[in-house]
Amino acid sequence: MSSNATQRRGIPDATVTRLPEYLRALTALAESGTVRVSSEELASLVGVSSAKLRKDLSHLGSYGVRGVGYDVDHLSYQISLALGLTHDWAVAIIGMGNLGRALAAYNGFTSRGIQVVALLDRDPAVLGRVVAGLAIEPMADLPRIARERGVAIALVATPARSAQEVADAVVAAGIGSILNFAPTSIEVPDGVRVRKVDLATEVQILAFHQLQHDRALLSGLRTVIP
Amino acid sequence: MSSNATQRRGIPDATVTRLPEYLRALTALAESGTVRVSSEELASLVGVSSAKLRKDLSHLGSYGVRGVGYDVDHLSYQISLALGLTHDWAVAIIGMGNLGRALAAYNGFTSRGIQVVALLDRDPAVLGRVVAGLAIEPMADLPRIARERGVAIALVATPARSAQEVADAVVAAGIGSILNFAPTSIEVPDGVRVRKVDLATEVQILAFHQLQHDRALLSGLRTVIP
DNA sequence: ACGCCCTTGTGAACCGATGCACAAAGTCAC
DNA sequence: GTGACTTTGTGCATCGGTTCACAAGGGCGT
Repeated sequence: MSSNATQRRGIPDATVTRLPEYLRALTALAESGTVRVSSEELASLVGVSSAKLRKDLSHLGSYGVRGVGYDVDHLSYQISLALGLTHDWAVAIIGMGNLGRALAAYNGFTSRGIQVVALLDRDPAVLGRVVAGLAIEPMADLPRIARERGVAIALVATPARSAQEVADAVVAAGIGSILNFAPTSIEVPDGVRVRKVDLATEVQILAFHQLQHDRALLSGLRTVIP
Repeated sequence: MSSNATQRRGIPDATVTRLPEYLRALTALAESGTVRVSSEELASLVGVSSAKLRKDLSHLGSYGVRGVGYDVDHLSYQISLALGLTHDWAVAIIGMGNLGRALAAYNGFTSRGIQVVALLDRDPAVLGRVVAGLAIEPMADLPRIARERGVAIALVATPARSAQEVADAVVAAGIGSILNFAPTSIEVPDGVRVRKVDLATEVQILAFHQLQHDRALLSGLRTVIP
């Protein structure tokens, strides 16, 4: 193990959620031919404070040069390394409704470390249909598919009522991480990671803040016109 | 203003993000005919600790009964009230690619306080096409549409390169909140609310945690077999 | 009518994340 | 080779959120 920060046990969660954002911004910079970037520039590009950015990066190691900034390529590589994106992750998408098909066709995945290797659905009527170059396969084949193609992450895009059952099948197939798009929470054993993306929830949170804003305006008026 | 908690200024952000989850669980309970629920039951249903749940609810007021629990309908109503979901919010979806169409067809929205009232795209080739019962309209009409239909929230589902331009148009049309699905961060003036949903980022975060898990297993083996 | 029992609501300690401000460190010009 | 300048990396203070543990409070059985 090296000096002080090469791969310190435990990058804070809040930092981990921001690293992909930094990585994306860096990728865009690299594409535009930029070679070096300061914490100030990169931070404003992703919309965080430069102090936060520097502290985040300090958890991976000391890859900047004082008085100069960061080398775009090198920093990209180090973040990719920390996130484990130097090799591709095989993901399976389960549930081929509107959302599942959109996910299958989403090309933000292919760009960085993520490869969709299987599409599955429970409905026999859609089996064999090809979406984004992959044929839809039956749920019964999940264990074999997971094993043969090294699937580590499953995207669950089923209706709420089947999400738990699908999650159980995913766990039984030995897949260790689930990204749950179904509008329900799922139970998994210890040692299985779950994240949740809920579209309606996001809009509702936004509605709340919009309402607060509207109310603040209104009460502002009231104080002016008593 | 009433006693101590009716509508205290400032429900913590972390609480606001969880309220929609509670609301969904309560709705499911109500549908199954449940009348009363304890903090313990509800908490395990959404996967949080009961203490956190109670503290969250305490920010809205005192709607539980000690020794008994919460009335499902009444609590649902109070959360809806706090979130501003007692009336519907009109949302517009911009960008009718795979994701935009999936969002338009998503029926998790209609259920609770959210109504999709417009679909827009910049591409003249898709204008007029009907998706989920709504015709796709041109971006030029956004100001009129926003005004006439009271759009308060826009869902931006365009490619990254057009997201900023679309966001500017959204702000110019007087829409106060944006849910950004494009894989880029956008700049908006003060007083406009933005939330971001990034699918690739979510998978990358999951990949990181999966990697940590794998590494932990591996080093566990090493300590056993030196 | 009384007291037991159960669950809420919350004060206080704890923990992690954020923001501030500056010393450390390296570059570049001369 | 030296000094001035720039930007990083980080110690410290602060803030918000979570957890713990229990007193307050209401229902229900007797």
